[in-house]
Amino acid sequence: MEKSDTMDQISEIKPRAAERILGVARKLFYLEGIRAVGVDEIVRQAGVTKPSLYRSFPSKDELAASYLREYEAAFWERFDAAVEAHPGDPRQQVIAFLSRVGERAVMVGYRGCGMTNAAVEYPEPGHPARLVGENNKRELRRRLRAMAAEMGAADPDTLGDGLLLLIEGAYISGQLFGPGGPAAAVARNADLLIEASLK
Amino acid sequence: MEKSDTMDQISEIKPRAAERILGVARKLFYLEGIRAVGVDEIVRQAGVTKPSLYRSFPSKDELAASYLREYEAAFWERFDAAVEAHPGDPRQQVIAFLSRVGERAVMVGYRGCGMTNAAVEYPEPGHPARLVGENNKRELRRRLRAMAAEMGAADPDTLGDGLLLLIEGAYISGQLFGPGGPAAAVARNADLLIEASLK
DNA sequence: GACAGTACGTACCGGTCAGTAACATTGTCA
DNA sequence: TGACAATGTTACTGACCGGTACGTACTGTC
Repeated sequence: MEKSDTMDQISEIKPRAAERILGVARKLFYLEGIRAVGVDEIVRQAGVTKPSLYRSFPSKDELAASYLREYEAAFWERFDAAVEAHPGDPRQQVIAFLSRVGERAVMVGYRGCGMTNAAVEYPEPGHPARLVGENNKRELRRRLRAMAAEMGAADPDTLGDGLLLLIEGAYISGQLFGPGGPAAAVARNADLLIEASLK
Repeated sequence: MEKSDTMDQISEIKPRAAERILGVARKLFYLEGIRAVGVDEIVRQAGVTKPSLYRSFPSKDELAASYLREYEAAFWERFDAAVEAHPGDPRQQVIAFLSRVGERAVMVGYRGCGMTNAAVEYPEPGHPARLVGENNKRELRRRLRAMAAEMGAADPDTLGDGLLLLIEGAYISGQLFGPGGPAAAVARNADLLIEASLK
């Protein structure tokens, strides 16, 4: 990622400082919460200074939004991996995805979905951090409903929404209960729900 | 609630200031989040002064915990009302409770479960605000599993946990999507899940 | 070697955070 | 009237908040 020789790549010429800042922000924002972490702590751990942060990010809120956009990209990678593992079989796609969610959600130190958490922290409509989560959840809902229809559910919208509720419940329960929590049962319950929802 | 004549009631001699403070704290903490609200704003809206707050509550964290204990009491009132409305019929008890959750969760300005939100805001183990939520969820899980067993579920623990996931999902989705969100389908999905889980 | 542009640091801003000390005032009951 | 508890008033602390004006060191180009 050196500063390319012929300047042929338009964007993504992130200087080192910005990358370090975003890396530290990702870790701290996810683990401790966005409001709980000050920019001073971020720049300290990143080994840079505050002006460096504000040269790359217009505000703390936008830094949080950047973190969440990265988070969302990683989310869709995991989701698509489950989809591609079971081509043409939406039921197995959903179960595969939820199995992994359930596994991760009962690991020690699990902190739920970064986007969900951010929306809880910032209820104010239009907040840049909140918007990332809202858009992600809306798209996820759309896809789950589509997959439910593909499965042949009697009421695809209801099933898709039910699956979304289970997923969000796993995110939250995972960080509330820790190991041994109800999130471990998310895939099993999703399977039961799907079974009961087919025509 | 006058200052009783013979001083026969030990506790609950809350002076007016503390009540007003707690009332404002409940509103602001729930709607905007605990970290987002400063003690100055609370005392301002309560029409009292900061020393009055700190005479009744040892810290902001403890004020938040007090708000959550009140919140939890109201929660169990709603839960028990659903239980008492359908004596001996745990399935209808659960559905009744979730129907009300689903209704509330799609109202404008809905902000989810105060205890869940607080746990998201304070991931640090042992935080007084977090403890209230953790205990509440643990007890709720216990009761849901017991009700699932009473229903005659093939795997009561799985069904109880599934119901808990749906509930938490409704809390979160309610504040993420607002009206028209997936939380409206929580009771329907719970009913399907129960149906699929009976022996 | 002069220059330009970039990447970064030093030092600081006003404001707000939770929390407190010291003292004055009010209301209530005996 | 006197005692006491509840509350208000004022002013303050030190730490931290997000954010910025300004100076400097490095790098490549001609």
